[in-house]
Amino acid sequence: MRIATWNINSVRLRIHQVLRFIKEQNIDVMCLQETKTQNEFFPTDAFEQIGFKNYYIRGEKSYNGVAILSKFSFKETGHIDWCNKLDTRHISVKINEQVELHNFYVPAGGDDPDPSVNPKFEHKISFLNEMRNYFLKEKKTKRILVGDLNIAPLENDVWSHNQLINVVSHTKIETETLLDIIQSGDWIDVMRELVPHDEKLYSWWSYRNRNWEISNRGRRLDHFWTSKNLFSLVKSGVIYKNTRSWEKPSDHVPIIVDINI
DNA sequence: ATGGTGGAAGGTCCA
Repeated sequence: MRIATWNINSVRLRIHQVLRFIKEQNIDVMCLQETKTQNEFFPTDAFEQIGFKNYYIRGEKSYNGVAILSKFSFKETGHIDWCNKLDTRHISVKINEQVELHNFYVPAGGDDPDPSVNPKFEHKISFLNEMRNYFLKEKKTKRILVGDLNIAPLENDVWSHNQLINVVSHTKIETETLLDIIQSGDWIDVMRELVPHDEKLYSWWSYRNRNWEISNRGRRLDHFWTSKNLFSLVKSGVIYKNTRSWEKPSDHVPIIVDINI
C-alpha cells in the first residue's frame, strides 16, 4: 500500500496538483492537511473520478482542515477535539482490521515562543501534551501517524540549528516534546529511520524566499510515523520535493511511504 | 530589527 501525506494549503486551489500527484505516483491513500474548506465545498467529485471513492473529510471555513481519501474502503474511527477546540486538526480511520491511521495538523504556534504571552504557542504545547498522553494508552495497537506537525525536531531538520533555535518550530520545548511523544508512544520516525541523521532533510520551504531552491532554507515540518510493531513492513519512504517547483505550489511537499499492509 | 509571500476572505487572520 502506498500512503502519502501533504499539506496542500487549500485543496480547492490546488485540486489539480493533488490529482496529478496521485496519478503520477500511483498513490493508494492520500492524507491532506490545510484543506481550508468546509466539507460541503470539498471537491470530492474530482477524487471519485480517479477512483478515490472512499473519504473522510473534516474541514472548516478558511483555516485548518484534514482529509483522508482512498482507493480502498476503510472505517472511520473518528476525531478528537484536542484542547477542547472545535477546530479541524485531526481525523483517524482504520485502513484494515489491524491498522489505525491518524492524520494531524498541529497548530503552528505563532511567532513568539513564550506560552505566557502568546496563546497560539500555549495552544501548540498543550496540543502536543495531549497527543503524548493519548498515545501512551495506545501502545499495543498498530498505528500510522502522518501530518504537518509544525516541528522540525532534529538539528538537520532545519537549515541552521543555531539560527533557528529560538524560532517557533525548532525551539527546545517543541523539539523535546515531539521527541518525547515519539519515544513514549513507541513510534518510529520513518523518514529519519531511512535517512542518516547527519543529512539535511526538509519538507517545507517558505513562500517568503523567492530563491527557495538555491538558498535551500528548509525545515522538516511534515512527518510519517509508524508504531514500532509495524515498521518492519515499511518498504520505502521519500520526501517528494518535485512538487515545490510546480506552478503555484504549496509551501509543503508530500511524503510517500510504501508499506506491506 | 524588519520584512519578505501566499490563501481565504472580502475584515483581517493565519501560515
